[in-house]
Amino acid sequence: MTEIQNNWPTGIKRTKQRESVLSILEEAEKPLSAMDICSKMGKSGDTAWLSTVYRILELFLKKGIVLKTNIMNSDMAVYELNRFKHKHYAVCINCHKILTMDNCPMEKFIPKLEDEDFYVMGHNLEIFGFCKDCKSH
Amino acid sequence: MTEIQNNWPTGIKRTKQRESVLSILEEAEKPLSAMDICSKMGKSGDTAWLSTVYRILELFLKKGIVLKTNIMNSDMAVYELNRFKHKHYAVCINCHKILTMDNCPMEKFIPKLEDEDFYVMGHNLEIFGFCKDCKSH
DNA sequence: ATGTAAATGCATATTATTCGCATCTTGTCT
DNA sequence: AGACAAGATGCGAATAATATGCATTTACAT
Repeated sequence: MTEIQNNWPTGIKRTKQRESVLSILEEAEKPLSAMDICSKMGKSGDTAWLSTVYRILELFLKKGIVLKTNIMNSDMAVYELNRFKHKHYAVCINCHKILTMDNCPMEKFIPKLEDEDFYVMGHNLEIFGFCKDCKSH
Repeated sequence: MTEIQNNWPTGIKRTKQRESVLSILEEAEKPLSAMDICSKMGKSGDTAWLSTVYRILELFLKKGIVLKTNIMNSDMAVYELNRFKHKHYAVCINCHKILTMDNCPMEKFIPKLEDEDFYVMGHNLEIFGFCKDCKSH
């Protein structure tokens, strides 16, 4: 029995599919697309229709449980658990490898914005370029 | 005769449609979607098929003339002229108003990343929250 | 245990974006 | 200037991600 199953978010009906999506996101080390999640579910025995996964992700998004991003403006959104700590990614233009950045350059910047008539709820930052392996073309 | 028409980018065949897309982007104060551009073309007399606009934007993107972004993970990409100076946006969650940020918090941060086996080509930063008018719900 | 509101399975719709191909333009070479 | 080749556009149709509708099933409060 995982921690998730003990701390089920309040106000959300508990179903096999939702538990499964949540634990897949828990274990993921990088953001996953709806289809990624769907196929991972297939492997672990539980299955869910793709549209159901979308509906679950939409719910989780509204509840603030997951974050949705469009990495490198690809045509597919990816989702990750909202761990309530900053995490940003550096994406390699060539091999699409995703590196995680540990510190956030925004921390000192955001408060300044607050003075300027904008109440900041969050931000996305994406760095793109070439990773170590792809540096030399 | 506008400045654009005098400084046409090299290596790109000059057509009515391309000139039109470029001057619409020149005059735009915020990023535009392909459809936005298409309808603006209709108004100014020139017209172009939507697929043509997409093809033009794709070309401009490859040539580094425009930047493509997905604001607030909407399902529609928006394009803006690459003015070769940093510009980031703060997007209001409620009314989707877009505020332009003049300074970039990344400037001091990026060189640090360079040391860490990643060659940075560029970045996207998006701040979301509530603007002045929407602050009080 | 039962009833009800809500979730899922499944198929089908929607929407942004891309592709194919015939026709038309642009820029080049003479 | 005229003609040609490379490439651009018009237009329609294809693709792919995501959303929706509805009948059936499930979770949970009573």
